[in-house]
Amino acid sequence: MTARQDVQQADVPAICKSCEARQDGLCGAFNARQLAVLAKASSRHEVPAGTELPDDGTYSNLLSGVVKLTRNLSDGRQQIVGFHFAPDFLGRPFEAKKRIRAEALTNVALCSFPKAIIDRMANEMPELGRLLLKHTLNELDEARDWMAALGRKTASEKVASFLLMVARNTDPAHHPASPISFDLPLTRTDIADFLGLTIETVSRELSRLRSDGTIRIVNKRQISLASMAQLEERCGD
Amino acid sequence: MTARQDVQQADVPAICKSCEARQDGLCGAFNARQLAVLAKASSRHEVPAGTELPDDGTYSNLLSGVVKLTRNLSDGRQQIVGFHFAPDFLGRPFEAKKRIRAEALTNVALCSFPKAIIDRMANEMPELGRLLLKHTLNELDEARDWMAALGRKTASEKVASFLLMVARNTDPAHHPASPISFDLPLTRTDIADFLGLTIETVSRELSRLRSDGTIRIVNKRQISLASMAQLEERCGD
DNA sequence: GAGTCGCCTTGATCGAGATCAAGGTTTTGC
DNA sequence: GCAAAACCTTGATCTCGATCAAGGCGACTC
Repeated sequence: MTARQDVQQADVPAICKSCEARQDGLCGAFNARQLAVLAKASSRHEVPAGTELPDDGTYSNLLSGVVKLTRNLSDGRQQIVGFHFAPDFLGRPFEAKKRIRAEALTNVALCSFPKAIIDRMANEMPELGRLLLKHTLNELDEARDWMAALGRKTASEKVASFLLMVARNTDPAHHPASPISFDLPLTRTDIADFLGLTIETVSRELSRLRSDGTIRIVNKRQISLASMAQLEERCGD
Repeated sequence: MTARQDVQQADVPAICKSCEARQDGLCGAFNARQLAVLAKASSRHEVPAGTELPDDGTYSNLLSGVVKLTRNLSDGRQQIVGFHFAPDFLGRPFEAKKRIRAEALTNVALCSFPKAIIDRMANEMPELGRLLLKHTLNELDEARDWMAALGRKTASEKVASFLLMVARNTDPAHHPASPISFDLPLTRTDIADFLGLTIETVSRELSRLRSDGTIRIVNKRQISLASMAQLEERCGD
């Protein structure tokens, strides 16, 4: 990986070192000239956990950390409607009708680009538009999966599905039959707000999965699984 | 409107008469030459209620009728994850990971185009790509609104929100304070599968809204409202 | 190291919505 | 027009997950 980073640095101008090294987010779609333009306009940010990410019209590659998207009802009830894990691409090309807040769940590193530059490039570069569309369609698929979970799964199926989602995002290439452990980047309140449950129910279902032997709870935030396949059986789909 | 239709027919070659007259779906984005190409490749279909719309790689303008999108869990539990009302644009540019079925709820009229033609045009026409992206982002916003409803609203808020959604799609320009009546294009089972409830609960909540005086139930499928504003108060958001 | 605060767990009880059950109404087919 | 089927409503009861309540466990502060 260090070798690859060196090659990248020799081949193309820097956007920001982390972006470039990992070809994060959209960066893989650009040629050397475009990367040079982006490099000048980009800026790197470190954002501490708990910060709201303002919708200031910029686009960003999420280099590390986890971001939650929330929708609130008028009386304060909250629903988490999505997560972004590194190396997702953040930002919205057009205005949203309803307000969705984005907040850093963990410390987050971003590489940001002004909207105008990306939009201009998208106009002269159909490949970029297709990539944005593909990203958005994936988000739509995920949202619909969670609609099915919210509407039709039991509490324990919801919790199992959630753990599986985090595990998959932690290590997308992980073999389903082998053990894995990972940190939950969320409080019980966040998990509840995502699954449409209360914190007590989340806690009880986690305890039940532990006494089942399906999961081990190391440290409140750290979970380890004998296998993802075992959880998949409890997901209902 | 008839006047406008005449102008359109004089200006540009026909895609199919209905598309053209209403500038449905994506047709408003094309110039005369492109419309001519599309016209040759397009075909009009009438699909009876209850038919599954196969994901055959074509794109379609939905000229009339309502389409539901469903996700099923392994044991048959069903969640409706979205609707398409005329004049939506149907079709998916890339492969979906999980299977979502599309089914006509009412009789449906479609104007279909081969995928290859649209994809080629999207490559040489950034405007079209942006339009597709915009459509997809709207779908994403809607999906997230329903996530919030599924996760955090009570049964009566869900039913009120649903009625409001149908009312708005029936007549998008309707004044919120004036009376409106519309047909529900769904059975109670479909409503329940959309709201994550049982048919009995849907039926009871509709009865309650009727005895409240918020709605009138004319004919099981036909609802009339004194005002949309009254329902909005019961939506929770 | 005592006290406070934030977060989590567990138990007891409650209630919204599910399930079970019966009957009514509309549609369909002959 | 009648019978059957599909769909809808309403009532009785049950259950899953919410709510209420108490206490545990770390992480800070002083």
